[in-house]
Amino acid sequence: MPEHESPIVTVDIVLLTLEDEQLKVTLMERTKEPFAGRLALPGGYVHTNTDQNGDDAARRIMTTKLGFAPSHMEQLETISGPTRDPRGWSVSIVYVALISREALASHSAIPLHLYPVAALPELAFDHNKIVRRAVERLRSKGTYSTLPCHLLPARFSIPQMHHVFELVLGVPLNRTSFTRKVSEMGILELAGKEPAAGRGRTAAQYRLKEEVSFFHRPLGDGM
Amino acid sequence: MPEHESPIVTVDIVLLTLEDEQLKVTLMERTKEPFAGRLALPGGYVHTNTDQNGDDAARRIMTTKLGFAPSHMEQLETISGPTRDPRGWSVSIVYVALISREALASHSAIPLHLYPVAALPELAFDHNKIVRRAVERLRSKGTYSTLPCHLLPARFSIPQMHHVFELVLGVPLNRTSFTRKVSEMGILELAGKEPAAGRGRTAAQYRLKEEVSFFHRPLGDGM
DNA sequence: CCAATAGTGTCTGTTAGACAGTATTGA
DNA sequence: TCAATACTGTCTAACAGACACTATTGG
Repeated sequence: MPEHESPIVTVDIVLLTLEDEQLKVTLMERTKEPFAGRLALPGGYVHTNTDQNGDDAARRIMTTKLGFAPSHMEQLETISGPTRDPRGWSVSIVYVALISREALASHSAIPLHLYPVAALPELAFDHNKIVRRAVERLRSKGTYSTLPCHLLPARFSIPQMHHVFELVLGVPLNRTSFTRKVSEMGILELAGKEPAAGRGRTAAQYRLKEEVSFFHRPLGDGM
Repeated sequence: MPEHESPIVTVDIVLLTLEDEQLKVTLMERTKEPFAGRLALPGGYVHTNTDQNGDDAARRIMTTKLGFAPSHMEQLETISGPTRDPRGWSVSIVYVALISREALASHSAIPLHLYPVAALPELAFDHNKIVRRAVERLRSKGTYSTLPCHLLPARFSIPQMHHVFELVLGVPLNRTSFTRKVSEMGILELAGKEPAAGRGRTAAQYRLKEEVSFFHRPLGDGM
């Protein structure tokens, strides 16, 4: 009865991490047409014979292509249209995944290629636009949630967290206010001590409380 | 090459409005299997021969099933899985649309059925869950954006806006602070005067400035 | 002891909440 | 003139920003 073909359905993953004080995204060189030889987001078809849902497909693709499942992953948006993929009318369910550079290095069996999101070459499909939107979302959520914490290792100090928020939001954040707010808000729990850092006093280590991942008021915006 | 069938791809629309001091959702009785006779969100297949993208499909479905395109519509999320639709592995791109009760009454050619979101019967597919998520999103965005304004007519007063935000967020909001913040924030522009209301002083009428639809800081949360 | 970084106390300016006052409308 | 609603001024409490001071570490 439907007078139309079924669309192609794929999942694409924007895996972000911090390296050299920059947000970077994981890209892979395409080995097949279309866009063979071009850099692209890791992605693949939804497998209706095995995947239980989109999240499941995203995890499978991460594991297959990157060698691990990320600590944090959430759906960004779904992009679709007749011309974005030369193979036909396509639907791409896009996920944003965040991971610390350390976890990425230790978990991944496959050597990954990271590119600064601020200076990307021309990517396959509409992947430049997708990366831009993912970064916008991260920045936007960074003003009222703990999302950027997933760019840090599981255990981290408040100064590290402060630094990551400044990098992600791209504005300086008042150190005193940040520390006070984060401490009083009860979103962190102590996780041992003594990381034996370099110079100066060693910072207390914390871990995100599982239940809480959102602030009541923004952290960014001139703080 | 893909060892899997293509999924079914549909669009579902959560059209919300305010009536009798309550958030209500537009539902339609299904005429066909599966779930014939059950209430469901308006929705339909993506038409790959005509639709230019998901938004376009959503607009087409709105126009066909409800008789008009909504003033505000945004993508909520995409839900998928092998069992949510008995016809097979399905992908549903969900949109949230907001409209004022007045605009709904005047624009819609088709008589619509509104149901309070707080007390829904058992709906077809996973539509109860979808409505719940749409309402969560509206509430959440209501704390830091002007999204709930789209439940008002294009021209509205600050007291009306205050009332809508209280209804959506479910908490009392300080009247003085709300008025002051909204006024000083420069998100509204005067739109004539004299609506000739009932009792008491008549309120000034405003319209949302097009460019700005987000606040820098939340409106809700104990304001 | 010194430099460097972490954490805290306190002052100040800004902003939200409370509340009372003024303004404008219909009855 | 009165009741009802819209708006505004002002006081106060809470909180963010600035900054200095203490604490802890390595050299």
